[in-house]
Amino acid sequence: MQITRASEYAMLGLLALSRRPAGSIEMVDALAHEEGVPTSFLGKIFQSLSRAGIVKSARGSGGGFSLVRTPDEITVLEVIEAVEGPIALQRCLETDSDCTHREGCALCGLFSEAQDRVKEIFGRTSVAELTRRHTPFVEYEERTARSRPKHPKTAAATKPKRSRTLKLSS
Amino acid sequence: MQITRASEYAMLGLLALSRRPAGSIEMVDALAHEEGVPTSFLGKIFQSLSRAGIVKSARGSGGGFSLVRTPDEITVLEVIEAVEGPIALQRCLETDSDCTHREGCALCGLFSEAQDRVKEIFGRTSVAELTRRHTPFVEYEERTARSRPKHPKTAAATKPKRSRTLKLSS
DNA sequence: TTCAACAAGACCAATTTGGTCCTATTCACC
DNA sequence: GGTGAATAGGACCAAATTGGTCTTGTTGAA
Ligand code: FES
Ligand code: FES
Repeated sequence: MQITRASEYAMLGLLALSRRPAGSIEMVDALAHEEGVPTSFLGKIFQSLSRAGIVKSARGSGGGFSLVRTPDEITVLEVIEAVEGPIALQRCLETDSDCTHREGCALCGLFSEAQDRVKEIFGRTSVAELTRRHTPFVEYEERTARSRPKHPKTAAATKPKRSRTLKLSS
Repeated sequence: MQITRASEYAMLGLLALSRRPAGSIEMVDALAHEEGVPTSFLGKIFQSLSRAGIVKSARGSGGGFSLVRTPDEITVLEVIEAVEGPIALQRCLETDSDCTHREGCALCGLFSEAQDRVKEIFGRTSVAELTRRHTPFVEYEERTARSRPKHPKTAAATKPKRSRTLKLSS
């Protein structure tokens, strides 16, 4: 009964991408570090988003991902469903449900009510809306770095901080 | 992102138990067959319900389970939480959340909204209310038995139909 | 033409789910 | 009161899902 980590990362990645100028292409690695998410996992997740027509991928050197639509045209619901498949709060609510006793069962009615509410909430919020309220993970890291006595879990994520366009010596 | 089968079976078992006269004791096997659910799995699930104080167990010959409260005092929410633990639509909403970037994150706000709605729906429906709308699985079986050309999946569940009080020859 | 950057996806370990089956306890009956 | 059948309790297990990593193949730039 949980939204998977993949969906969470997908949203964070899109949030990062939405902060860029519209239509700009960005590589997965930068997005991942910006939100403190494992790079290659985010790469795999973005493949799903690409297949769902939410982002567009460009291969080869200088490649990366870019948004197909504007952030306010992307809903949280479709991001989650792109990653996890159609939302079904219970097996009887799946599209190809094989539940044996649909007729007199009172449970599916209740589950379906809850599911509708969830889908309604996720359906009416856009990526753009969340971008407004969201501060990237990396900023939080910087702000708390000095006051924090080396938190072991977040310490590892701090170092790599590279940008794709500028290339330093050696 | 699904309510587990255990919760579903727990509800079905309680629904069956609610159809009995108040306070009566019934064995798991009867409840299980009545709702078409694997017997020993339901047994394990009812242990959780027992620990949560929703049902009371009696061991030994003539034993079984009985409701502690009346069906209208049992909410669907507490049944689900008794079986699966506290509902958390996402890891950051768990009681001992270790999410690193709570502060500026916009996602948890949205997830928490959805979670509240779900808990509200499950919190305001009682077992009694569902019992009214629910017809047991076994009735559906009997009604459709003749018109159905031996459905392999449900065929096995039809036979055992024993009652605990009456004992036949041999 | 070569090389490095990149997406794509095969692969894998750990956890969770969905059960089964054996064991310990209790009661009913003799 | 002893004995055994009936019952809950809980250890155990297989399969699916999750949460990733690593290799491979493609592409553009130098
Ligand atoms: S039909 Fe499956 S839970 Fe209602
Ligand atoms: S803090 Fe974890 S999703 Fe918001």
